[in-house]
Amino acid sequence: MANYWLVKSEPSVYSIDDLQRDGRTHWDGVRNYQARNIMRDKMKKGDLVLFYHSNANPPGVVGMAKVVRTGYPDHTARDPQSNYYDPKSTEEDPRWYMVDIEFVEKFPRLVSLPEIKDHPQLQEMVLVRRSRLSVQPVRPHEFETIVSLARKS
DNA sequence: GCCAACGTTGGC
DNA sequence: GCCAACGTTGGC
Repeated sequence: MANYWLVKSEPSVYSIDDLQRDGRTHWDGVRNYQARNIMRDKMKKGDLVLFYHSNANPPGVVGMAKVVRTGYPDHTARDPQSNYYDPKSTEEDPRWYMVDIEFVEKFPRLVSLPEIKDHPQLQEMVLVRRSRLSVQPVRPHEFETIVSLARKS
């Protein structure tokens, strides 16, 4: 049974169009323990991921991706040149993890945060309840609701 | 650019 | 282990 997730990215840093162009990417740079635990322990190959644009106008869900590699050490934590460098990360104890995701689709329509907040079926979403987590679980009915909103013209 | 929410750090 | 200070996220 596949799980569902939502990942956030600022489109000025890495957008759904970047993912479409690249086809596949490492989801690096996550420096929050709860998000790390999800990537290290919970995300499985084939899990579907909603791709969310934060700090955007308007913010919202813009597409879908798929997990193609389970958690492994985030090498950017050990690269002093990287913005995501963390001197406390070592080879024995990498501290930070990432997964690889693959582009699935860009939705024909953005499902905006206000729309999500107004939708009766989506009130319990982590996105609504606790806005700051950048990798978060999504319930199956929430996933389906958002995808159907995204395909509705 | 402001600022609320909330996560992390570090002194004690 | 508490908690104040500080840093970051992300909506607006």
